[in-house]
Amino acid sequence: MFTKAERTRLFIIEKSAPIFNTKGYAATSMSDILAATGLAKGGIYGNFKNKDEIALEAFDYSFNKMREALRFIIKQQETSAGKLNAILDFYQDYSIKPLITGGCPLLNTAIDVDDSLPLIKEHAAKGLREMLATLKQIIEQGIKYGEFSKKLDATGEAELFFATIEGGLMMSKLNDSPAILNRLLENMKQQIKQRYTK
Amino acid sequence: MFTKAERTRLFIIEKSAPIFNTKGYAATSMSDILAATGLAKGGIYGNFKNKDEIALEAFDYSFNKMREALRFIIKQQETSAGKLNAILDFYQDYSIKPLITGGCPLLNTAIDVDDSLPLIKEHAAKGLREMLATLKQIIEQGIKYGEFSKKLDATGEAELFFATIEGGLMMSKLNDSPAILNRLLENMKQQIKQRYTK
DNA sequence: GTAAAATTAGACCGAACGGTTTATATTTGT
DNA sequence: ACAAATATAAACCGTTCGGTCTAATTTTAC
Repeated sequence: MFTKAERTRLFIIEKSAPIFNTKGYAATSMSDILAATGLAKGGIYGNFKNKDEIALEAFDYSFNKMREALRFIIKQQETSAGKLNAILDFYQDYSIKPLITGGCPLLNTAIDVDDSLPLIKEHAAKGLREMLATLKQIIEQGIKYGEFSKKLDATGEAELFFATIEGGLMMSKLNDSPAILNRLLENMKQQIKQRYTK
Repeated sequence: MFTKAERTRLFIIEKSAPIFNTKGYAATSMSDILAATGLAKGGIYGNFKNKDEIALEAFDYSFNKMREALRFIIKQQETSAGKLNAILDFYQDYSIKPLITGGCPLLNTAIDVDDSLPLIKEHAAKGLREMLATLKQIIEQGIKYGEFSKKLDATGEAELFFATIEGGLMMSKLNDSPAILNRLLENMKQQIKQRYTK
């Protein structure tokens, strides 16, 4: 069972995460968080020591939600190609239908935080490493079991895979249209079918 | 000849652009700009009506600098493959040696501005369209003159090309290492050599 | 039921925010 | 040389910022 304080903490994070993910750290004010939660200042500051702590936990919350969603769809597939395609499907229309309002927390945080928020940046960097490691492992499995070519560079392909998604997200968001992202996802699928296997 | 006011405007933009590109719109304060320029408030507000106007012109300045740098290196090359490779070379180590301090203004602005700064967003969106159009045209030329395969989808490849660069920039910046970006650039070069021609 | 925990409401703090004004001084261009 | 343009210095404006505090109230957990 959760204590009241724990429940309130989670509630605050749930309400804050989409705001930070949309507006960024500097543009998100405590009064935004008060309004979104409907709590009084005491209710917030009784559970968090400051804005930084909320922002950090909000990132962790958002990233964790992404991680779990991806983990779920990955384990549904048996083959490596199946897993990669499922990930690409996950990002279909993501720029207009994101899991967390505001888009990809990793991309947003990477650009939002400069070196003035080193802790949040480190959490995001760790998230990126984890993401790339997961993709790499899927590709290595594919190579190991003869699904993909032995010549394939797992590290490089994982990086290309994720760069394409994140770059596509940025472009589609800026362009207010999921078309670019969706074309890129389709392009990647073709490459998995053709380039990965030969 | 430039009037004094015009020179001062340019001076203010030159000093402000790297700050906006590093910290983002909300985190950049007028006092940051005062400090960077060494001017008094009157010197700033006599030349710009508000912070928004400076931010907008700072983006235009930064993007224009990128545009001209790329235009220069593109026209140095005769072949389409040469042009694309030259662009990739331009981004080598870009995460640690950017043309404008803070990284790619297009990427930074796309993520920094939500819908609360529609004018800046529109300028960035226009910049993106221009960038993609340039890449598309290079690829189409390559197809036209038999350098690249007729099966190549110029629009899709232009998008993939730029998504890779921008995604790579984000990852390298977050990871405090140009390695990921540089590997992606090398990967793209290989793809141009192999996939574009067959 | 009751003591402890949590939350409210709002006053309050100093600092920083973007921006204006004014009177003075300096540059500029001719 | 001189008038116009430009910039300084600093006071000032109202607002918002993140954050603290207190006294009263509500909710929780046993």
